[in-house]
Amino acid sequence: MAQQLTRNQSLVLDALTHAEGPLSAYTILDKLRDHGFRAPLQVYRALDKLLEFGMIHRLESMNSFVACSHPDHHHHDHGVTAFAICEDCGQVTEMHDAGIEERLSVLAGREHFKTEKTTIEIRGHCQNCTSG
Amino acid sequence: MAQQLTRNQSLVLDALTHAEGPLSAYTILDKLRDHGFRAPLQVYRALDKLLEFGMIHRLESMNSFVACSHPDHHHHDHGVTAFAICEDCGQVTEMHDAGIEERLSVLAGREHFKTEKTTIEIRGHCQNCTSG
DNA sequence: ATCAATTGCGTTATGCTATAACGTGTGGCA
DNA sequence: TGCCACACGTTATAGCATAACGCAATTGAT
Repeated sequence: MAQQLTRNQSLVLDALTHAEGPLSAYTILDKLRDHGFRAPLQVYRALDKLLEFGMIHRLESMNSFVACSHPDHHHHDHGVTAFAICEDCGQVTEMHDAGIEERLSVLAGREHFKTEKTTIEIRGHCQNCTSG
Repeated sequence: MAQQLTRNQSLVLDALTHAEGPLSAYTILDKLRDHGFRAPLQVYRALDKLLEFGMIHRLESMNSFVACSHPDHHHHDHGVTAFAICEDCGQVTEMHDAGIEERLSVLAGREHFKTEKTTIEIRGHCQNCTSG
């Protein structure tokens, strides 16, 4: 069941998995130069596939990428994802909530809008950075 | 009460108000060349102010901007905004829903996360483009 | 009135993000 | 064997955003 990844895809996924927070494509490129990466497209192509497989997420509000925090059940098993992004430490928390999905579904339905992909990103400050 | 805009800010706001859909900063620049605009910063500086005034919104998922559809009550009077973005015709619908705000508030609270700004963008197909 | 602080403006240069377009190599398979 | 699909590598280019500089106009306190 687990998707068989190519070498480039594995390298990019590893970089994201081991990172503290989200990484931009060019940051990934720099991290992988020692492994033979030389051009942005090598990263973007791998990212596209990993997104397709549901193994990583793209954070639209900061043009960067994170490994999915539910590595067990890939493939878009989980519905809408909301991200809490700390502007101080960069930490990203992945959240799921049926209530939100329900409300979004109602909103879209009211407009007769056919949803393909939903982005929810909350910018703010995480517990650690607030308590200090 | 209405914010007094500078010439550049007015021009940018007009461009967005009269546009069919969202515009990128560089598209705005091109539209305003006849009015003396020559550099991206002229656009970005105006956009920053208009965002600050709550007169326009930034669509993170497409790096572009739209005029707020509630021009009456500026200044962030309305809470969280969700955008339905049609991938066929580019039309953007602005939506508000207390239920979503409530759920997001609960989610954030559960993580002890202090929310500064929330982005909700739904990509898909609008009624017109679906029915055809 | 004047000085200082703020704000907007214009320009040049630069950096970051993403994709187009081309060709190569490999593995599966009729 | 010939075809197809796919991943890959490379070069070039397009699209998005900001840094850093200096000037001009405004405000507002003294």
